[in-house]
Amino acid sequence: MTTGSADEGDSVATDNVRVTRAERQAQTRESLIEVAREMFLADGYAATSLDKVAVRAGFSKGAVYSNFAGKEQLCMAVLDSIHEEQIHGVVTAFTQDTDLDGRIEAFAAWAREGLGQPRWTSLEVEFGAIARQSPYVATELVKRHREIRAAIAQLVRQVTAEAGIEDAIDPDQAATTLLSLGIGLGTLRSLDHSIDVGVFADTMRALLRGSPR
Amino acid sequence: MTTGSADEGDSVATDNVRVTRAERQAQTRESLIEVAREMFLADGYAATSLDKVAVRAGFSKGAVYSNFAGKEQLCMAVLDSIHEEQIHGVVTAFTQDTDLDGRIEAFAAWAREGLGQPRWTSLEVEFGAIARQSPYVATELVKRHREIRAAIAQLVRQVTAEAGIEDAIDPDQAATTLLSLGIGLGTLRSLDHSIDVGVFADTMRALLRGSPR
DNA sequence: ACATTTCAGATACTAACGGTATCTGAGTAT
DNA sequence: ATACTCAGATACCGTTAGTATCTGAAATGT
Repeated sequence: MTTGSADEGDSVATDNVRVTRAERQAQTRESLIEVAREMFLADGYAATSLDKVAVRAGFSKGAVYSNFAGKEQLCMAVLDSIHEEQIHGVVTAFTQDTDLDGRIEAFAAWAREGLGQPRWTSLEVEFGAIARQSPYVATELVKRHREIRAAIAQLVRQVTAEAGIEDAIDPDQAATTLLSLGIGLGTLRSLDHSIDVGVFADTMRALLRGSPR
Repeated sequence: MTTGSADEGDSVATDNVRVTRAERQAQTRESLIEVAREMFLADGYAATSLDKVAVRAGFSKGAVYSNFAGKEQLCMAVLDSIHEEQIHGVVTAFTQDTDLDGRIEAFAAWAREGLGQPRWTSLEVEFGAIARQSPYVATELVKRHREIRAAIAQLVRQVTAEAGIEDAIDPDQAATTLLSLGIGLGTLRSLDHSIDVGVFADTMRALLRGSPR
């Protein structure tokens, strides 16, 4: 705004300790996301207040509203940061080994870890319930879920192709099944620690190879 | 109700408009559950205020707290009323027909209906997120989930036995898989109506018979 | 160099919520 | 008839997300 005259010049070459305003704000934003992530995962969405997040990050609530449109947008940023790690985990699990069994085993190990402490699923799903009230959450969440499903389907396609089992199952259906199963297992597991997560890898095996067990 | 002395006698035979206090309260309680059920399903747990529930049922908030210990207990009563119908639906789906394929088809139809408008799953799962903060919700929900899993496992056992496929799969694992899949599919479906619910019945078929499709 | 503008973050406030304390009056028992 | 009980109403409290306003240091113009 107000870019009236030719001021682009230079004059900004001082890259010492004095960080620019944008950099400071980016730092603040990251701090807030980091703290919010911890608190959302620990206590859930509803039970985490913006005020406490801000104070624990060393700011006031004003900082939150100056960096995010509201609680929903903050949580969406948190979920994005989580998804990034999650996707990285799955991809490395499936690229570490070239053998199908090895890949499934690596995936099973990842699932055991990811679903074993499933605060993440719980948050994801509690937040998802807000979509009924918030068009923003609805559209953004749908967008992300479709991306994730597409990624899983692609992974299934690739794995089955490399393993030579072309006609195993429709990759899109497999993706829906796996994602649903992951969400459901994580949800159950967050309530009842005695739930057996092994069925996840078993189902994946069944889908990829044709027969459960 | 304070059955201290020998009043059982008769004296209460006037079954006219004059209802006892306990009956009126029971009516109030049912009204509240009914209205709360509609509103919880329509808007979700967090977005439904006790005040609005009470007013829409023709009472004030005091009526709620005089019939339930709090919002959590009201929602638990709502969930129980939903579970009752849900279980009835599954059982009839599986007892209507004696043929395995017919049973699975009936179940698939039920699932299509139940998960097609999955506000229920969404509520279930949003409410489940509260368990982290509330020991009451945690224990009560775990209790119910275990009952449901046991019922599903029993159903699987029965169906596989009658169909003569004894060694298909561990019924308990199948129950966990099916319940998880149902929860996950319902959750996804509540956000994204384009999700294909058919994979639910497909997976059930696969689990019961051994091969997906 | 100094004056002016900008805006990240702090502060002060509001409305709505779940929950508690208290009150009231019709129903019950004596 | 009188006293008691208790389902439900009313009034209140603490906390929350969100809004409006303010402030002071960084950015900019001359």
